[in-house]
Amino acid sequence: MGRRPSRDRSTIGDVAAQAGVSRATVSRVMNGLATVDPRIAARVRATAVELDYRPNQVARSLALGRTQTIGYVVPDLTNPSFHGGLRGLSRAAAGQGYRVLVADSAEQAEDEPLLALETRRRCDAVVLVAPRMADEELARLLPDLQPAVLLNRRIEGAGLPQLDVDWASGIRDLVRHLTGLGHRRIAYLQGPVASRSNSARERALDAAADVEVVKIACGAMFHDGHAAAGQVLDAGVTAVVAFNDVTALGLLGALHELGTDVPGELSVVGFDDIPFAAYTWPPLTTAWVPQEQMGRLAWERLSALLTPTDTVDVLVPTPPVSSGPEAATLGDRPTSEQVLMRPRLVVRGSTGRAPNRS
Amino acid sequence: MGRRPSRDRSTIGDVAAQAGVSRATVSRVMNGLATVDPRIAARVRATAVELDYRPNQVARSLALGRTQTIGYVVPDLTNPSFHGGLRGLSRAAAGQGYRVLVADSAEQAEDEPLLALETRRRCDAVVLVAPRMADEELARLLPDLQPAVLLNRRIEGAGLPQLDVDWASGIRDLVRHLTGLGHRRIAYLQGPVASRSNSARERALDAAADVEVVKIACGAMFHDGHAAAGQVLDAGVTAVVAFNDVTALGLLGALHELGTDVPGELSVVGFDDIPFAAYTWPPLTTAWVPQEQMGRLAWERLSALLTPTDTVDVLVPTPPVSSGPEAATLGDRPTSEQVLMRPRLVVRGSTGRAPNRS
DNA sequence: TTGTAAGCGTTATCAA
DNA sequence: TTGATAACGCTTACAA
Repeated sequence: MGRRPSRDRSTIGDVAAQAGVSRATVSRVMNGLATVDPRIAARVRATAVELDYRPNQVARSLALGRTQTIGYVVPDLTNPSFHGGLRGLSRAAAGQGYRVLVADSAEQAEDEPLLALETRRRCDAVVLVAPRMADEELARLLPDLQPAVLLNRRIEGAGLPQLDVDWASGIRDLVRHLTGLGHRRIAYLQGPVASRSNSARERALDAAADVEVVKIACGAMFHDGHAAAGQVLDAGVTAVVAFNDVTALGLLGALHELGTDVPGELSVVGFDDIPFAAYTWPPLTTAWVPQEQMGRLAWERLSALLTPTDTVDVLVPTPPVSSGPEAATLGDRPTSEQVLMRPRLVVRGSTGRAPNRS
Repeated sequence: MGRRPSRDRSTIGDVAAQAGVSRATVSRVMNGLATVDPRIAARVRATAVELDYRPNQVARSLALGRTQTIGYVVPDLTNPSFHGGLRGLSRAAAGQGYRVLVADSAEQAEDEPLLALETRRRCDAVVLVAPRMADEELARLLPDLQPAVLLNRRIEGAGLPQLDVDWASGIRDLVRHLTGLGHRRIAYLQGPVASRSNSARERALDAAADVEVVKIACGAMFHDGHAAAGQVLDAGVTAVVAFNDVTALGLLGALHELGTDVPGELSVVGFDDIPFAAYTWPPLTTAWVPQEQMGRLAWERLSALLTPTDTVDVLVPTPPVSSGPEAATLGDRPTSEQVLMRPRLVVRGSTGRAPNRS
């Protein structure tokens, strides 16, 4: 009587025996296959309820050859800039009965490859966010991860979809905004040294005209931005481009403590447009990145890879880069395309005209 | 009959054949069992590398009867207050080879039970964070979820570990801090109506002496706090207790926009002590909640439940129940104990003496 | 020390 | 429409 302890749940065999049918029939009923006599189906369903039967997902996965789970591997789930992608991915995947298994390497870049591999072995596919992994390591890893999508980064010759942000475009917009306000000497708070998107930002800054850029070593966390305030003030600049919103807000906090007027004395911009950026004081000028849309897109690519429409997935070389309005599709081979998402400048209160310096 | 996964991974059988041994031996080698001839072991390992063999985790899980995965079910991963628990849980679980599968119900409270069940079926256990689920529904759900741990909430008569926060104690500390500063009429920004921890906070406020409390309907997100600013100013109070840090910061943003001086005209406190809270202007006075420690604790309880009872005493001694300033234990049965974590008042710049009102 | 074989709980093929 | 039965890939008594 009563429910069986969870240690030994009833199996499809129990239901079959109790209902006086075969396991195959129970399976058909549970999966809604129409080829079952309605009266038998009803009886099976009743017994299933009676025995509190739930199909074992692991056994199911083994038999089906798929887990209905996809992995999202991320360096730090705490970072708000990764939330959008996860959200978009989860929502889209849920629509087709897929779950997302989040794996967080807790910023231990060195065990990211292993983490990704392990995650992959439990899932049907993987979305990899690995901003700091070395190119060679990434290239070595990716073949073993497929089907997979690379998010927020791209790499040449890795036959898989890559959804990247046009970091340079975002930086250019921000810098243009600042130069338009008369800023001629600005500081850049560098992200983690190994970060590819930081390199992309720096290259864009190096190419910027009409403005002198002072680079300051920083990081990706609140306290990094906070700690950089002194150097920023010493740099004799009128504006700061922070690696991302988080460091921008850390900096903003420190500037308040030091009594610096933002944007009166110093303008500050971030990158990402995390939700909080709109609620700080002053609200943060930044570059919005369509992460949620990218998460959705990641699912679409994955979904295509998981659906055995055509079996000829030979590794194809990555096509050349081009550009476009919001999203530009590069190349024509669906299994290895690069998509570049362009950020959008969001002007808020943390930027203003450059002060007159005497 | 199951079919081979899309990628033709080599199986244990392939390795066995190629190495000229049985699958059992390969299994033993892969699991580091010492009872294998070193030379054979070496040969097997070489073949495994050669064939690029990786054990199929799903098959392994089925055979072992465990997935080495535990689920973390949260209403909204975007909310920073859930990050600490996840972090503590992941770190602790990783130490014993367990992964955490995060499932986010995206605030759709109505499908939380189903989500939790589905997650549980893919995992060996579950940590449930469900602040808004009705008691009856929760009571109905929990038996089917075991082994499980309830986080940030407790419920009577549910034979499982419950790690809760002493919300009332946190509120009392905050209120005492405010009354100590001369505040006699304060506003409370209510959390989601269904939230149990909101009810706990309200009860503590109702019981507070020396202070009049004006309750204002709000929510749990930035924009909720932001939108409540008007009502707060109309309420004729000198201080505000927000449901959590997120709403407190939303409110702070709005107050800045409206030119209200914090804490000169109005003091503001939050709850949780999310990382942001230290970097706003003014930095937020709040009640720190030891979420990371709670995550670790959740793992310890789960770990005990997952380890066969008879070996627990020998192999994994259950950590002594902590009591005292930080944690107080209610109840005595190890599988159903309630642990209450006490928040700690963190005084920062957002609170000050009540203004003189004439 | 190694191998044989029986599971683990499903699904899918194929014959009845 | 239904039921045997053979997978799925791995682990683990039990034998040898």
